[in-house]
Amino acid sequence: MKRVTLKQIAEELGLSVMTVSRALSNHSHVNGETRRRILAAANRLGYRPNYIAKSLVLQKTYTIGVVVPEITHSFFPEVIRGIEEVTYNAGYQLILTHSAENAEREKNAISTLEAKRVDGVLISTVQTVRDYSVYKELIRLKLPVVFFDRCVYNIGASCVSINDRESSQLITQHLIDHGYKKIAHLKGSLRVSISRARLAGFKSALLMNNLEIEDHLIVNAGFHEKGGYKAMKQLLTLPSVKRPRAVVAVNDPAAFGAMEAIYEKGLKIPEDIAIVGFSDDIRAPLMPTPLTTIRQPAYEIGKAASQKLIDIIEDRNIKPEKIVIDGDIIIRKSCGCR
Amino acid sequence: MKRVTLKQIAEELGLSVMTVSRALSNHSHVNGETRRRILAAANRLGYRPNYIAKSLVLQKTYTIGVVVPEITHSFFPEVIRGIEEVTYNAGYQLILTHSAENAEREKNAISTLEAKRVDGVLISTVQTVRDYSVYKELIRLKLPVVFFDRCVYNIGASCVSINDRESSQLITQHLIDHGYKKIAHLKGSLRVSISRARLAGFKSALLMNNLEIEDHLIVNAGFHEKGGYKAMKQLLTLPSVKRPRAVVAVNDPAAFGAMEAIYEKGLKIPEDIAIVGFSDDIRAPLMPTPLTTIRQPAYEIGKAASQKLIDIIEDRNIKPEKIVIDGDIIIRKSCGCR
DNA sequence: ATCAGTAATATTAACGATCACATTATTTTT
DNA sequence: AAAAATAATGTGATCGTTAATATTACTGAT
Repeated sequence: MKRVTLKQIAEELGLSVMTVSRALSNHSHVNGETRRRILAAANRLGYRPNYIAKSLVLQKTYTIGVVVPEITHSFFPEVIRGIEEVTYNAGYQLILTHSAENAEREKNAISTLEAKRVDGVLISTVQTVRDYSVYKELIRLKLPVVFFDRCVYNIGASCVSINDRESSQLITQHLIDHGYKKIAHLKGSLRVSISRARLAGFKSALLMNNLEIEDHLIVNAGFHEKGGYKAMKQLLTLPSVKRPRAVVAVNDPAAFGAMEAIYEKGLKIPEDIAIVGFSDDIRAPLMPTPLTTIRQPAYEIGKAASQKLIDIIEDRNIKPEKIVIDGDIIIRKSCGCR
Repeated sequence: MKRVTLKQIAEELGLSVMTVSRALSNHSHVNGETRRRILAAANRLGYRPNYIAKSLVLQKTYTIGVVVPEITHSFFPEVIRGIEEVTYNAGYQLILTHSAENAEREKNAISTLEAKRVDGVLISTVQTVRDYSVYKELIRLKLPVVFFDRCVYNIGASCVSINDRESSQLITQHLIDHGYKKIAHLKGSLRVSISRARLAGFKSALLMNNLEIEDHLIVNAGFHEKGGYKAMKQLLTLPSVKRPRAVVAVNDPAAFGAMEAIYEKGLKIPEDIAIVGFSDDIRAPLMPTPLTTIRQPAYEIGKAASQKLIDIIEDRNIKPEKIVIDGDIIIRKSCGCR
């Protein structure tokens, strides 16, 4: 039960604690023979270093806190894998916390991470953030912070996200290239930056092509199938001349919901209505009409965010920057291709 | 940068460190007015407790180590969500490590967790474990350990897994009830306990129904689509009288691969060959013929494992036990059901 | 033989908190 | 009024490690 300490090894060998410490952490100024004896004793007694004590004196934990709003959705696990890959190689551990999209819980998580004296924090915020004081406090304490995917700008932290605006513009342009003129957008909550960016990209694609932006074709869907279904249902109540011929959904689940509404109405995809999503959900290629979408390179986001964080922690590249990862357009059939 | 400590608050107010400590951790024997002053000062100075120091003196970190072989696959994220739910409510944090199915990396992860003095460890082992000494060492140190999904038995640790044998028997029985007599099994690596259990369940269902176990109908597929595809291809080279009329795959990906091989041969599912999987992959309901499978209640596994671990840590229910969670059979069409 | 220089090891303090016990002040009991 | 109990606060040691500095022992140069 009681763990072996340096002190015990020292007493066993009639040495001082310091010599044992030096020997085990490979410092110089230790006699070769003494070092051998110490290593042997450490091994024999089953010594395990105590990083808690080490952290206390060195003021460094080699631990990074991660705050995600969701774990189940396939995007975040993939990001975490990217984070893990980089941090593992740099010798850091991960404390994973899950806010469950709950601001209160996120706040708790962050203050626990602070109390555990993590060397840095990676955050993807909850959807309903209103109060930035928690994040600002971290910055004030000079605790390195990097946001990913769901960012908070202009508070002095770095942020890694995908190029939502450009990607959204790109995929909308793709529909326009197919000749569609009446295009609807199923938007997410505008409290979340990605929703705003995707909406902006959608609008700018229309503008660039001198197409009219019709407000009644921009409807709220949220991020889930149910919302997409409802939003599409609403669009389908329009008289058929006013109805959109193509739809840009804020993400794939919303698109799936919309597709269901379209089928229910007895319409065909893409013949009657074309649709594109965003996120390349694992189900996207398996839909009756496979969904054209934007793949978010989650693994790369995780890698970039954790790399930036470690750079800050190790004092290499401390100035806040906005890192943008390009999304890939994945062409399938729902847009009208092939 | 320099964080505020109890000592600073104490000096500020002309009190001793101990009084401040007591006031902030809600102990008795502190004057109401004094407590108020201390709280105010702590707040004003931006005091954040240092759990590292606390952990050192209390010999307790309120941290649990989790070792998973994979993060991307939807099963583990779901388990982690279950773990997180329980540990969050019990006031513990999670250090997540990822072995990437690599025994060396798993070993490193475990010894780092040990060094960080986690209060307990949850492990799902790598596929190729040969050396149990790492786990045995944990037990010897009396560090609470609970295995989940991929277990190591008979070394004195608890284990939470799904009832693989019974579930496999159940789903095989389901095929037998459809009247199939020639049933094949695509098995996984027998080094992994779940493969052995599923094979055993398959065999015992046949035995219970006096059906012959034909060795050439039990083929190696591994856990991925490619292996399933190859294995099925091999079965399909049999002359059609010797060919199986139904297939029990070790998991869903293997079943997907097999389904592809069946379609390629121009055969129909379930009319020509029925097939069932195991794991209820997110893609299972979306296949051209939706796949009948066993749902593994990942969230429940996570909850049960972490609950057991916390019980051990808090000395409530320390004796090792084998906890079995029932899998649910999810009936779709690939088995021949309507 | 003396001095400087280096190698090997020891000592002390510190990291930030808590525990057990000691002290002082205040209230209650008899 | 003295003794006992209780409340409020303080002291010193401790958790396991490392940094900085001190001591001791040995080597080689003059």
